[in-house]
Formats: sequence, structure tokens, C-alpha cells
Amino acid sequence: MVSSFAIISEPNRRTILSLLASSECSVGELESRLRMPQTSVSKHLRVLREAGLVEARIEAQKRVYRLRPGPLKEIDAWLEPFRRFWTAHVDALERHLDRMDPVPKKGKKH
Amino acid sequence: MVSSFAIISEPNRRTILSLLASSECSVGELESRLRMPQTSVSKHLRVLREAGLVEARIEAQKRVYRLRPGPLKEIDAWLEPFRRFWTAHVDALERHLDRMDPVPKKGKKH
DNA sequence: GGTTCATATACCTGTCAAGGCATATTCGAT
DNA sequence: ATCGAATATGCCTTGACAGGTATATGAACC
Repeated sequence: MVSSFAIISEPNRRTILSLLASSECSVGELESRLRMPQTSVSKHLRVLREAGLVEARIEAQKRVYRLRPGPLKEIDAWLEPFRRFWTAHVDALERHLDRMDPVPKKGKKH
Repeated sequence: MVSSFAIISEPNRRTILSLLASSECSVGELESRLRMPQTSVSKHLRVLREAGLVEARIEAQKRVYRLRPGPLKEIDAWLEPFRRFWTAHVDALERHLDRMDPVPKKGKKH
């Protein structure tokens, strides 16, 4: 299965996911909100489906898509080590970086 | 400037960022840790630099790269609306989605 | 000044993905 | 059965991008 990182690198797919985050949608609804040809929407939905990011329910002729947020946790987890960088303010960050890779400046031994 | 989403869609670049998250590195250090030719490392670093995700300090013949976490906040912010989906447990989520797009199942009026 | 180490750039090439267009499928209504 | 609505798929073209190889820059040291 393709990495979620690759999937959300496409802006239209991000928009689709954001729309589905507020409410499930049929293809036609997505089409009109995205102002994009239906075939493109369907193709993006296919990619999202195969990556496990959305799922479809059949309802008459319509397919109603809904979000499957699971795979996005991968992104969230990858981001984790970076969060502390923007929770501290900048000068604290720089002090931190200085401590990080300790270059022996002067003799510290004695 | 290219979106950070596109930048981190490349696995090697994610690894570079993760390495720099723990400590700043020279190009040579990255090269040996990534087991990847130097030219490739330099090219990825260029992309990261132009996206504002890293910056370089010149030290003799070496360039020491460090993380610039700012642009990653964009990713973190985009992810925000999805977090509630995996903080609640699954059945609660489904009840939520059902409430979301209220389809009139039976006559509910009277 | 030439040599070597450290890094960057130029060029080429294969691959892969998105968009456009035409067409196929599937279901519902008449 | 036929038609139309809703959605999916196939084919094609084009552009972007990563990897490889060769080469250029630039600093340090003799």
C-alpha cells in the first residue's frame, strides 16, 4: 500500500479529505465543491480508497464516501518528534540545539 | 515556494528531517547514515533548503545543516481537524458520522 | 600553485502520476 | 427494453521528479 505521505501530497486530495472530515459526501457533491471534472474526482477517490483513507457506501446510483482516518495517524506519529520545536520559543530552541551535538569547545576534562 | 506536503512525500527527505531533528549534521554524516550517494543527499538538501525546512552553516569546508521546523507547522495544522477522529473510539465515531449528514430514514415529522 | 577533501551543480534518462477525453458500467424510472 | 443519471475506467499526453554519472566550486594544506 502506498504511503499516506504520498497520498496527501496532492492538494485536491487534501481538499477531499477535509470535506469528508466535516461530513460524508457523494461524488457529485465533491465534484461541485471542488469545481473539477467528475472523472478526476473519481480517480482521486480511487487512490484514496486504495490507500484506506476513505470508504464508499452504495446508495441507489450514488456512492457516498466517508473518511477513514486511520492511516493519517502515521503522519501524526511522524510529526511527533518535531512538535517540541515549536512549542518552545526560538531562543530556547537554539540553546537546545547547542546542547544537542556537544562540540568540545574548551578543555572540559579537569 | 513548494508545499511542505510535497517535500515530505519523499522517504529519504523524511529520514533527513528526522536525523536533523535529533542533531545537526554535515552532508558527509547524512551521506553515511543514509547509505546514499553524496550527490543525492545534496540534491535533497537543496530541495529542503529552498522549502525553508533546513538551513546550512558553513564551517571550514563543511556545511552543517540544521532543522528549521517552521514549515512543518503547516502539516500539523492541516491534520488538526482529523485528530478528533482517533481520540474518540470507533463506535463513538460512527455515531458521530451518523449524526453528521442526517438522512431522513422514516417519517420523523409527526 | 597544485592537490585533496567536502559539497554543489549540470545533464541525461526512466518512471510515475495527474489531467483531459472518450467510453463503459450500473442502477432507477418510464 | 430503453433512457438518463451517477460513477468508474481506459487510453493518451505531458510534466515533474529521483537516481546516476560526470564535472564544477571552494576551502585548506603542502
